[in-house]
Amino acid sequence: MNAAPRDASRLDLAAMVVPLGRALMAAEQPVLDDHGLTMWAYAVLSHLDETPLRTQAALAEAIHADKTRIIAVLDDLESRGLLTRRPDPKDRRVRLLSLTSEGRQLRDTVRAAVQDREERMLGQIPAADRETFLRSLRTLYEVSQSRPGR
Amino acid sequence: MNAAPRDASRLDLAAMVVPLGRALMAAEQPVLDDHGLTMWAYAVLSHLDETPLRTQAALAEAIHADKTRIIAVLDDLESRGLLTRRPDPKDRRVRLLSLTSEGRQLRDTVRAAVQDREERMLGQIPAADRETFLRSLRTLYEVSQSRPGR
DNA sequence: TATTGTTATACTCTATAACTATA
DNA sequence: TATAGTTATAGAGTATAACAATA
Repeated sequence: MNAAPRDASRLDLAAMVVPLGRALMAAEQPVLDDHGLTMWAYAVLSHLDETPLRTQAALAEAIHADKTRIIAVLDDLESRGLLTRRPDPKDRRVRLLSLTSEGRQLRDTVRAAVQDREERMLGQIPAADRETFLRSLRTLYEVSQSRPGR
Repeated sequence: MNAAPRDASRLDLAAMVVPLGRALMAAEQPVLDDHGLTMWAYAVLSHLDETPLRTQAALAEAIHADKTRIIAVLDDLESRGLLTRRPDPKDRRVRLLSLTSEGRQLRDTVRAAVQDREERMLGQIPAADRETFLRSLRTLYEVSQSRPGR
């Protein structure tokens, strides 16, 4: 009943992916530290720019965070002039979030540094395999996010 | 000085790998629950069989856990007859760890179930890409573990 | 004195529940 | 009453430090 032959001795995917994720975060940390950003703050900066979101709850969900957890992050980013948070005139319960130009600039700087480090790591796998790897990873990521708990 | 061209809009590796790891763990959880195992307990069972280790500290390091954290895990597995823990006659500070046949059997059962689920997830990427993906993932995993904090 | 395993403690991260202000 | 955002509290998970046994 097993569709595909299994290599009984290979490591579980999770046993490779989870530690790799930890290592990637650790590699990013010095870059984030240099700019006084936490991982969550960087996630906010990254995500806000891609898709302008209208509610904090939607932002929290998008970066897989609890809505209560990003509030201190937003407070900090706002006080540093990296984003603005103003009540929506149409529904004053809602806070409209948008990056300032300083916020966008910082995001670009940090992202470039982060991805430079990643490129160095990706350099460990043959150039011919890189594209396939990234495409597959993206597919698995999207599948895993679209079907939570599968 | 940038070796490879960067796609400025692609997600950071960490932003894909970390959530994917979370999703993989979540997917394993029901399997582990069925057998009364925590993730750490499964990690212990998996790793003990591959390379017989002589000290608990070495086991802890191998599965990226704190040495104090696996003690309760070992207590539980021992009380359930899945592994034995006896003092090394040559150095009675050291506890020799070995799986019982029941432990090995449980490990095999759970690993098969876990990897079945993983195969279903891997089925989402084209068959021609799978081998390359797994090979690349393994390479990155090994590099990331051999150079902690890079 | 150094090391293995253990226990006790403190700390960080995360989730839950309660509160406010708007609707 | 219901919802967005916020605050306060409690819980889980993790790391740090102190301890006993052995070398």
